[in-house]
Amino acid sequence: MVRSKGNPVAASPPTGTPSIGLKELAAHLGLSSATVSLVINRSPGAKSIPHATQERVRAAARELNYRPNLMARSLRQKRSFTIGVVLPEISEGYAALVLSGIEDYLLQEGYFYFVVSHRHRADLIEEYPSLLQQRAVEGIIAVDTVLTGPTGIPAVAISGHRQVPGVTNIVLDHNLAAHLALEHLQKSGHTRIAMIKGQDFSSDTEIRWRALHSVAEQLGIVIDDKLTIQLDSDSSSPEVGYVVTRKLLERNEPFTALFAFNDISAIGAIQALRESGKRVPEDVSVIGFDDIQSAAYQNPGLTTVRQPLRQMGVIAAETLLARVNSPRQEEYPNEIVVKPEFIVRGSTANVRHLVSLP
Amino acid sequence: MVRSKGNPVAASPPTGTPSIGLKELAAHLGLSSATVSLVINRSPGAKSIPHATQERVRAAARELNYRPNLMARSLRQKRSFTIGVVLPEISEGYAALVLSGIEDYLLQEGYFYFVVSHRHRADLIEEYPSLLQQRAVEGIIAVDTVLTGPTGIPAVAISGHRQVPGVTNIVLDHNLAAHLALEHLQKSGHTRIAMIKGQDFSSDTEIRWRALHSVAEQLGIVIDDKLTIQLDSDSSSPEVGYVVTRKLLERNEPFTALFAFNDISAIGAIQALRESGKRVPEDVSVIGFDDIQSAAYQNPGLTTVRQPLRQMGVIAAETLLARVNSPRQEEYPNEIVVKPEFIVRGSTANVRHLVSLP
DNA sequence: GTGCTATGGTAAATCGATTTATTACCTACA
DNA sequence: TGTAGGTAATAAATCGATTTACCATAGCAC
Repeated sequence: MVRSKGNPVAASPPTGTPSIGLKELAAHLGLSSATVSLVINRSPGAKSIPHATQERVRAAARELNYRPNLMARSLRQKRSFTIGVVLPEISEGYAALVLSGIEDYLLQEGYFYFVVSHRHRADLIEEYPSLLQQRAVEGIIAVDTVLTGPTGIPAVAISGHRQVPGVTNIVLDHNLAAHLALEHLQKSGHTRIAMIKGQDFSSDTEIRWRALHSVAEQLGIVIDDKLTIQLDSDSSSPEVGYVVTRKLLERNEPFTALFAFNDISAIGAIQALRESGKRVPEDVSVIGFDDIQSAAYQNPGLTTVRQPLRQMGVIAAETLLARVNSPRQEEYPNEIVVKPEFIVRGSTANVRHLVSLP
Repeated sequence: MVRSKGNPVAASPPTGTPSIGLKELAAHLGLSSATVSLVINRSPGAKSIPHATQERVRAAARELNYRPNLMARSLRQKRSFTIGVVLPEISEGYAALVLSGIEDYLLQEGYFYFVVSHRHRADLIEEYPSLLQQRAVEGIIAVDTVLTGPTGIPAVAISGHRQVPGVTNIVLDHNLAAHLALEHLQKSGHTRIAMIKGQDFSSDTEIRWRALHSVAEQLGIVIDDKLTIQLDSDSSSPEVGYVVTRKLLERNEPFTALFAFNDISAIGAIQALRESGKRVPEDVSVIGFDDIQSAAYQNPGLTTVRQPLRQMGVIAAETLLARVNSPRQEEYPNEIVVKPEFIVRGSTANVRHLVSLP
C-alpha cells in the first residue's frame, strides 16, 4: 500500500473555500515550487530541508487550502489512484452487494473507481476494459463477467471462471455449495428435485451446474432432465424465475423441491408455484442462491446458499490493490476460493407427499 | 452536448493491442504533433489541411491504435468528462435503481462517473464533494443526500429538498403521492391508519410527512400520534421496519392499515405483523413507497407508491450535463418535479373489521 | 588556503496532449 | 512589382504538478 490507511479525508478543508495552485503557494512562501512540492509529498528529497521550513510550508498549505491538481500529478507520475469496475448491470441484489464491498475497501485506501455496466452486450464487454485503460485506471475488477483477453493491467474477476493471463479469479467453492443444498434436501426426504439452471451468459452457470451433477452423483441423487429448466431472459427481476417455473409446471412432472439458480429466480418461482396452487414449503421446498438482502424477508423466508458477496468485493479490491502496488507484476494469485454458507429459513421443509399428477 | 451521441465505443480497436502516443504517430506520418492533433480532434484549425492528409492521419491513427492520453488532454482542456455521484450507500432498492438510470445516460454521452457513499456520516457528506472536485469532476449528483453548501460546480440533487445555490433539485410530487395512497385507503374503508415516518437523516422524511398531514386533513383522515412511529436505525434492511412495527404493536392501539416510509420498511413491517398473528391484507393493509424491484414479488405483492427512480436518475444526469455544457452557468432550473404512480397489489384490501384489543 | 561535506535550496526538464501565433510558399490581382 | 489572400503546415507556449541535476554557502579538517 502506498497510501496511508484510515480516513482519507480527515484533513480536508471545508467545501467552498477556493483552492490555489502550487505556484501561488510557493510565491506566497517565497520559495520555489520544487521545494514546496518536495515538502508536501514528504519525498526523500526533502530531507535536507529544515523542520522549521517544512512546518511553515505545511501551515501555509493548510491555510490557503492548497489542493494539488490530480490531473497534473497523474500525468507526471503515471498513477491515477483509480480503478475500473465492469459488471453486467447495477441491480438490486448481487451486484449492489459486491460493489458495496469494493467501494468500502477502495475509498479507505484513497482510490476512486469508475463503474461501467455492459448488460451482457458482447461489444461492450470487449470495449470497456480498453476504454477504462484510456481513462488511466490502474486495475480492473470484473464482476460476473468473462474478460475476453489479457488486459495489460492487473485485473481481478469475481466469478470469472476462465483462466486469462493476468487475471486473478475469486470464486465460490461450488462443490461445497452443492453439497450443502443437496444434503439438506436429501435429509429432508426429497428425491424429486427440480433444478433451475442459470442463463448461459452468467459466468457461474456452467461451473455450478457441473458441481451440482457431481455432488448429486456422490449423494445418489438423480437429476432428472424432465425436472430441469434453464433461465433465458436477461432481465434481473424475479420475472425470469416466474416464467420458467410456469413452464416447468406445465410438464406435469411431480417434484417436492426446487433448487433455483439464485434468490431472484427463486422468488419468482415461489410466486409461480403459489399461483398454481402449490404451497411453499408444504408442497414444494425452495432453495435459492446468493442470500441477497431481501431473501430473509420473503414470506416464508428463503432458504438459500449464502455467497459472501460483500466480502468477495472486499477481497477483490484488496487483491487488486496489492497487485497494483506490488513491484513484481508477474507474480499474482490465480485463484482465491471463498466458502458458501447454508442459510435455513422457512422455504424448505421435510417432504410430506409427492405432488400428485392431475 | 459536446459529444456525439450513440455508442461511444463503436470505433475502439481490440483490447490488448499496445497503444502509442501522439508524438510517435506524428513521427510515423512525417508530420508535426500539432497537425495530427488538429486532425484527430476535428478542430476548426484543421480546415486548411487537405482532405487527403486528414484521411492519411486518421488511417494511421486507426492502424497504430492511437489513443490520446486523457490525463494530458484533461490537464490542458480543463475538462475531465467525469462526474461524481454521492449517495448514502450502494444498497438494494433505491440507490441501485437511481444509479442505473444515471449510468445509462452518462455513458451514452461519453462521461464516466465516480461513486462515493457516505453512510450518513456528516464528515463524509461534507468532504466528499471537495474530494470529487479535486478529482476534477465537472458536476455532482447527490442522491438522497443534503449537500451542505454550494459546490462551485454544477450539482443536481435527487430528493435533496433544500435550496442550495447552484443545485438543481429533482423531487417527487409528494402531495400527489400522499393523495394516491390515502385516498386508496379511505375508499377501502380504513380510518385507523398507522404511519411509519422515515429516519431523520433521509432527505425525503420531512417533506413527505408534511404532505401526508396536509392531504390527510383535506380528506378528513385523522393521523393519530399513537399510531405513528419513526424509523431510526440507519440500516438498509427490512429489519428497520420490523423493529418499529413490533414497537407499534406493543402499544395495543388497533389499526387496519399501515403506510410505511418505503418498501424496505414495509417488508419488515409485514413480517412483524404476521408474527403477531395478523394477516396481510385481511387484518391489516400495508402500503409501501418506491416500488423497488422486489416489491412486486413479495407475498402478497406490495401495494406501493411508485417513484420513477430510474427515470429520476436519467433526468438528473441529463440536467447535469446540460448545465455542465451550457455557456450560461448562472442559469439553471431550481427544481424539477416528477410524478408518482400508485401500484395496487395484494397487500391492501377493503377493511373488514378493526383489529380488536386483546 | 585548499579541499571536502553538509545544508538549503533552485532551475529546468518532463509527463502528453492542446492551441495560438507564425512561417513559407504560391497564386492572383491591381 | 508589390501585396493581399489562401493553403499547408509548424514552433512553441501551456496546463500544474514531479523530479533530477545542480548550485551556493558555510563549516571544518588538514
